[in-house]
Formats: sequence, C-alpha cells, structure tokens
Amino acid sequence: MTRWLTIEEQAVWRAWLVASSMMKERLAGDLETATELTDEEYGLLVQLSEAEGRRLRMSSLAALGLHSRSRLSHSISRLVEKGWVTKHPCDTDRRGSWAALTRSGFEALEAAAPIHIQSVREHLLDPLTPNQVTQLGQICTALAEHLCSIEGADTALALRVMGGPAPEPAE
Amino acid sequence: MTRWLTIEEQAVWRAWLVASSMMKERLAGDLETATELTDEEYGLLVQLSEAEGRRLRMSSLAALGLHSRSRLSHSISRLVEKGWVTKHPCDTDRRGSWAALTRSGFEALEAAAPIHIQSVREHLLDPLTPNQVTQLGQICTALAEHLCSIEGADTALALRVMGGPAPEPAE
DNA sequence: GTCATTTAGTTGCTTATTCAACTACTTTAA
DNA sequence: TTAAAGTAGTTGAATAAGCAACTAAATGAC
Repeated sequence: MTRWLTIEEQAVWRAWLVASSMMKERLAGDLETATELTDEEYGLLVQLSEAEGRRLRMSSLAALGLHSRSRLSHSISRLVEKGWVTKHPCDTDRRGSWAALTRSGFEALEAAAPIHIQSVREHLLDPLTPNQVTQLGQICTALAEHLCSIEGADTALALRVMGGPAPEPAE
Repeated sequence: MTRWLTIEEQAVWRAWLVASSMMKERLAGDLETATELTDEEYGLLVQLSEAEGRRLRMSSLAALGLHSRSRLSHSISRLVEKGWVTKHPCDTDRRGSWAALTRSGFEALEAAAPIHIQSVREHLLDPLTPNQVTQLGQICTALAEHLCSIEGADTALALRVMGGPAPEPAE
C-alpha cells in the first residue's frame, strides 16, 4: 500500500519543485540575456577555470557535472568552435584528452561572473533571513549527501566543484 | 563593484545547485525506469487530472508548468498519439482548445503515482528531520514567492498546481 | 606475450526543444 | 462595421540532447 503524502508534505514538495525549477530558469535567463554565455556553457567554463592548469580530462568533466559523456562531447565541440576551449591529447593515457580554457574563454567567464553572482544573491540569498540561509545550506547538503550516496558519487567532489561562482582572477 | 560570495554563501549556493539538479534527475529516473511515463508526461497528466473535468485549456496548461506554448503543443501531440490525452475545441472561444485526460491516461497516472510518491519520500522527506522538512517548506515558499513576484506569476496558483503528487482516485 | 575486458571518448541517428513565422479568432476603439 | 491590435494555438526549420554503436588504447588473466 502506498503511503500517501499529507497536505503538509505535499506543500513542501511542491514548494521545492516550484522554487527549484523557477530558480534554474531565472538564473539561466539572467545570464543569457546579460552575457554571451548560456547557463550550460557557464557551468562548463567554471569547472575548467577552477581546475589545475585550467584544464580537465573529459571524463572528469563528465563525472562532475551532470552531463552524459556524449552530451559533453557535443558541448565541448561547440565551445571549441567558439574559441573558448581547446582540446589536446593526454600523453599519459593516449585514449584521453584534455579540455582547456582559452584566454578568451576565461575572459568571457570573467565578464559573466558578476552577473551570475548578482543573480544568486538576488534570487537565492537575499529573499531569505540569515538563519534560513544557514538552514538551507544544511538541508541541501543533507539531500546532496543522500543522493550521492545512492549513486556512489563523491559528495565532497560534487559540492566542491559544481556550478561554482567565480573565476578567480588568478595570477 | 561586484560583491563576491563568501565561502559560506558559496557553499549554500552549491549545495542548492547540486541538490536540486540531482533531485530532479533522480526522481525522473525512478519514474522512468518503473513506469511507462516520463517525468514531463507525468507532470502534464497530473495537471490535467487535478483540473475540473480533468481537462485544461492549452494556455492554462502552459501558464502553470514551465512549458513554452510551442513545447506544450508538441508535447501534447505526443500524448494524444499515445492515447492519454484528447483534444477538442473550445466553444466559447473558437481559437482555443481543451486538452483532456483519457481513461487510459488516468490509468497510467494512477499506476505511476505510488512510484513517484515513494520517490519523493525517499529522496526529499526521509533524509531530513521533521524540523528541516518544515524549514524547507518555508524557505522554498519564500523563494517561490520572490520568483513569482518578479515575473508577475501567481504564487498561489503555482504552488497549488505544479508537479503535484497524486491523482485522486476520485469518484 | 596474447586474448578478453574495461575504460576514454567520439560519431551518427533519432528524438526533443526552441525560435520565428504563421493562421485564425477576439477585442478594442473609431 | 471595420480596421488595428492582441490572444490562442500550431507548424516547420534549426539546434540541442540522448542512445547505441563504434574506435582505440589500457588493463588484467593466463
């Protein structure tokens, strides 16, 4: 027998659903109207920008984000065409290849970051009390841990890298 | 000047990002492996099932969910082909049309609902303490209100209808 | 060493999503 | 009453995503 959701549980679930989908749309919209990057591109470039040497193996990149291998391959090709990423072979494993952020990719990212940060503040942080922000962090961490444990993913890694904020203007 | 995110703020944002995207993926996955409905189809059928007469105008359906008009049109066509939805013209406004849940659509939904509920419990509610569930509800409601107010959408409507849980086995 | 297996990544085909243009009807207002 | 503007919805072409088959290299078993 199915244990139905109570009214309160339904309300929580729906609020989550609405908030998370609207948030995603809104942040993507803000980014795409104010910069030359889409949300997806931004995410990939951020990952690269934060990696050592501003480059990552395709497999690492796929493991981090939520891209399938195939989608990643397609997406990166587009980024290469736009001149924001270059690819070069890996010499310790000749099957592999590196995707590296170019100067111009980095610049595009630098230009987009303030918009994105502003958007996160405005739509996620500012509407909540400081207490709620803390609570939200704890809650989402718990959820992420649960979800990672289920699929054997590494939470620490996921939380460290995904969709991060800013390209360190870096040395 | 950009006001950067603090470490704590970054952590909250990333936890949110990871949790919401993994949640979406996981729930969709659970549904699609255990039922004949995709996540998107489920959402549309739920909306229809909860509407009066189990039917809605295309425009209402578009306004509720996050589908563009065009996407909705395509999606509904597919549902019609599968026999889960029928369309008929609206006689008070001859431009308009109704999308109505069929018997077989309703049955598909009934079969899928327990899976979905179970999934929501397992991945969203159960990993949290009762307190956290309450907090999450308040937080997401606040966020949804903020986001709705920005784009002039009706929060009450969004929270009432979107992505709901169960087809009331109904009279 | 050599054959089977696994892993890295790409490619092509199918399906889905978006965008812009379009038809048809309603509403407004002169 | 008729022209202008707005609204409901669809369609078709272009782009993106997902799936399965594929190449090539590395690993592991014997």
